[in-house]
Amino acid sequence: MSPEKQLELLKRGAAQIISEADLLEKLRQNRPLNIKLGVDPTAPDIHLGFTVALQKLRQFQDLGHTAILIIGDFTAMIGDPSGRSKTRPQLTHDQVMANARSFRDQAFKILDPKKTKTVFNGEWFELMTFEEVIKLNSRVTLQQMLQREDFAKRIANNEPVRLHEIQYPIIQGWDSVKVQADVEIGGTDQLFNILVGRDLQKEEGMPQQIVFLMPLLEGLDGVQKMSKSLGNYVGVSEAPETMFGKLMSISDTLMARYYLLLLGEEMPGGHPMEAKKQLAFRIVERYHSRECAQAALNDFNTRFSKKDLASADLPVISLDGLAPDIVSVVVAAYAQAFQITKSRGDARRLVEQGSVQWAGEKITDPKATPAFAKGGELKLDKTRAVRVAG
RNA sequence: GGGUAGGUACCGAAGUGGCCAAACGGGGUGGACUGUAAAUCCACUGGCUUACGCCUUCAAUGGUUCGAAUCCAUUCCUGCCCA
Repeated sequence: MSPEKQLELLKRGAAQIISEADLLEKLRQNRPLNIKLGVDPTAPDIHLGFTVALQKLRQFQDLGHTAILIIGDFTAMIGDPSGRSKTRPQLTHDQVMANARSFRDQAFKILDPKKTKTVFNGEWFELMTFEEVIKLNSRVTLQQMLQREDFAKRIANNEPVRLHEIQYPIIQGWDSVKVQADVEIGGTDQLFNILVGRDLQKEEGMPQQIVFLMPLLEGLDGVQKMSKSLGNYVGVSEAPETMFGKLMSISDTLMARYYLLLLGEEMPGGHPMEAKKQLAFRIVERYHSRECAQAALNDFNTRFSKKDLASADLPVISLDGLAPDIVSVVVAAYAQAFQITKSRGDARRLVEQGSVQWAGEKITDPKATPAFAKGGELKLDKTRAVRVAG
């Protein structure tokens, strides 16, 4: 494919490219470019937000370029305590490696393994001497670092910024030098870090990498960016029904964003709910299978559109050894079926407020001891219901 | 090192001896209405309890007091100013 055509394709969905002219120049060299994407294996799950960048990387692969997936095992072990006083738990090397493995498996749902080089940045950072670290630091000024928005903001808010945090851009930048990146992909929040990579490459007398920024995907709340810690994410390895359900709960405005960023197309007209089912279907299909997507859609229709719990496929709980009152059963249901710890107070509240239904009937008396017939359905809250073993 | 301001529940933030499990706002959850949408309205939001109430909490420890988030001492942590 001609360089111009490639650029045309790659530009689609990108938030910012620095610069297009330079990228075109590289594409014209007619060789596989090194496309870098850094990941931080602090959590083992990939969510849809990260797939935006991964999909772009895949596109580069399809055009014949080489994906370089950098696993930040070194940085993950240091632990980044950004975000006020909360110190992130420092991970052991074993945890990081386990996360990295699971990360790679998930990433390969999108990437082409044959055209992907995975590298760990511990490979070079663990070998650096303190002298080399100091030298590396001497190339960047404090003022440059402080220009970064989140540092500036934290300083303005009188929040601490620790010295090692301002090394992150340098660390990430040095990765670019080590892997000889031609292009680095990242979210728009990565602009600064990627630019540092350019600076360091220039100092090393290397060609500078292209900054390739993808928009940040908002999480399920529609406001903040999708992240694990905010709990507003959809993981690519979540169960089909969960994934489908989460996607169905998003707002219409957010749906338009998801169409654009995840499917790369405009939201179709017609009833918004149909469009949303389409979206949920296609995403489940992408990460599971067509059959799973169909099953999730059917399940959704049964449970929510037709409100027919009786024929829905629900997790099964056992009542053995439980007190017969509704509160105890609800607590046990959350624990057994969803691994959620509910206090008895919470469970009682759900009952009193009319959320809990047994066999289609609301039960609002916390002392109630309905006869739990085997095979019956117990609705817990908006999205969760269970079936009694039998 | 010196000075100074602080550390309250998921977050922000009031409270400065009893009326404090702790105002208010955000967030979250449930209900009504819906399309598991948005908007709106209502309720709930430390644990145990049907309830009376009991228990654990306001950085930590120790103390004063009939009684402490509030007063005192020590310690830990953070910001700001000076060096």
